Amino acid sequence: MTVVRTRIAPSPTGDPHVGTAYVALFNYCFARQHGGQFLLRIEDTDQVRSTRESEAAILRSLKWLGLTWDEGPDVGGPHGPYRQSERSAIYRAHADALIEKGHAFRCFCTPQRLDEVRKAQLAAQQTPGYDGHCAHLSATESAARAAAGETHVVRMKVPREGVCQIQDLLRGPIEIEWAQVDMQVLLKSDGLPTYHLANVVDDHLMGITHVLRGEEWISSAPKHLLLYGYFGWQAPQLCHLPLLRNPDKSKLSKRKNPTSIVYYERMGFLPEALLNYLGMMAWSMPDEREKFTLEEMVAHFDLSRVSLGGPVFDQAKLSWLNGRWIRESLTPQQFGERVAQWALNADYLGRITPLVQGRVERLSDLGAMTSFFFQGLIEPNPAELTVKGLDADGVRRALQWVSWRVEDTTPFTRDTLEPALRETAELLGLKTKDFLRVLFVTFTGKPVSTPLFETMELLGRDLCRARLRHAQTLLGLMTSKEDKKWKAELEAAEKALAEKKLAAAAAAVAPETPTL
RNA sequence: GGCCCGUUCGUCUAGUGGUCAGGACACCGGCCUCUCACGUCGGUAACAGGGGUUCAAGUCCCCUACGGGUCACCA
Repeated sequence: MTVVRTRIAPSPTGDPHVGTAYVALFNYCFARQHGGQFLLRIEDTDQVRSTRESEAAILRSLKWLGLTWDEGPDVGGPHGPYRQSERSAIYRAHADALIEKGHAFRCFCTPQRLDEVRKAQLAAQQTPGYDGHCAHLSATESAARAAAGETHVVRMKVPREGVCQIQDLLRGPIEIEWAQVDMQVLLKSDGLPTYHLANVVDDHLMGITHVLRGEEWISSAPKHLLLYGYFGWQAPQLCHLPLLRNPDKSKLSKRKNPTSIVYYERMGFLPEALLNYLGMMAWSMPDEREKFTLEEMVAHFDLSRVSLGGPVFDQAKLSWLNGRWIRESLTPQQFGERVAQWALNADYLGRITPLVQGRVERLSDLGAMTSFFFQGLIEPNPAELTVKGLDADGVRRALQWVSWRVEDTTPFTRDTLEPALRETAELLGLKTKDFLRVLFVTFTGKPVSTPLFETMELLGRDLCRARLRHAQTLLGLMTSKEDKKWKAELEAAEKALAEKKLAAAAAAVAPETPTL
């Protein structure tokens, strides 16, 4: 019997997500329990969205949780490189092999044509999908056009009839008609593979035997199985785990729930408690005990104990569990050490004290003046969440504009935040001072405190996001109608501001022109 | 909308044909106690609905409803 090998394959396109940790945990436990290996691979084939910062943050967060891998971009291994952006040649060769065998073809269609086709299909109430336009180009024409440098993608061929049967470790057989499967792009016009190609090639080359992944992948499983078949490889066992959910049951998302592992770290959750909580999402110990370590989970892990209903990620129960870990598993000394590690450390304190030195009269003023640096969510007085010159809805809209800025401002530093938020004030047609006041209240709970931009940087994006969202909740969360409306209004304001600046620049130049 | 997956207390779950449907979080009440928290005792609360199969269905099958996912040159 071959050794079990599993993997987690995060895409470095954002904050470290608890869902990634959840899937990683199950893959880790499954591999360990069978005496196998668990590896980490970075799926950074999306050149536009992938960043090294995100990759580093994801590795850091998974390690913080106590998850380790036998092979990965940081530790190496015999099947590297473990970063897909460094494996382009491999995918290209495999795509070529598929073209040669007639399982894939070059597609020279323009995005515009694809768009038109899709619209027509939608109008005719058909399932949108590639119409096969380039599938029957002759090999010589295809090769010639590619050689001439014409931009193209590579698509896989898909049977038009019959059904694909997927054997899911948890769900048994799942049948999907081939007619439902699109002729997926395998190689993008930038020469990099899509997930579907890269994932299959790498899982095979890296000897992955079992793929435990989110339920969201079920519908694309036929493509993957088909590719394994085209290559003549044995496919790994597939197992689709239920998705973590928001309280409203939708797929866990940043918009509705904190999803970043860093948020939980900054909120003061213990890594062992968070990991423990993720372990009780869709899974339970045979004896139903709720508190358990990673080692205990590995020892008792059993895929058949995974339940299929999507579990709601419940902050309240996580907090309760975290409390248990704090009071049951830490000595007083260890507790002190954890607190120090968390925020009472020289680094954090050393960045805070300079902000208050000029504002204190006695050292004892420190506590009250900096309390919000050591809190999770704060309770601002709703009566203070106002802006001079704006009505209630105006404030709500302003906070939402800020929320978009908080997401878009990268890196999240004093120097990037200041211009971004000053501009937001300008877009709102407000005096910076009047506008910023509500942000002081939002982030620190008080209308006056340490300098806003430095404070935001120190709190970090995750805590700022949470406090902002909390303030928005107090005032009434944005409706989806408002979402669209406010977004459009923001774009209009940005456009107007850009034009105004352009005009001002032109006016500044104009006087130079001779008036003879 | 097409296709696919799912459905036990509000939430996380136990349950694999015979249980008074159990536990936990949250909530409510009692006790403990210098306050609070912890702890402890107790309470409210669920098999989505309808058909089958069976001596017997939360457990098996079908239909309906509801929820979710997916339909990209993103993963």
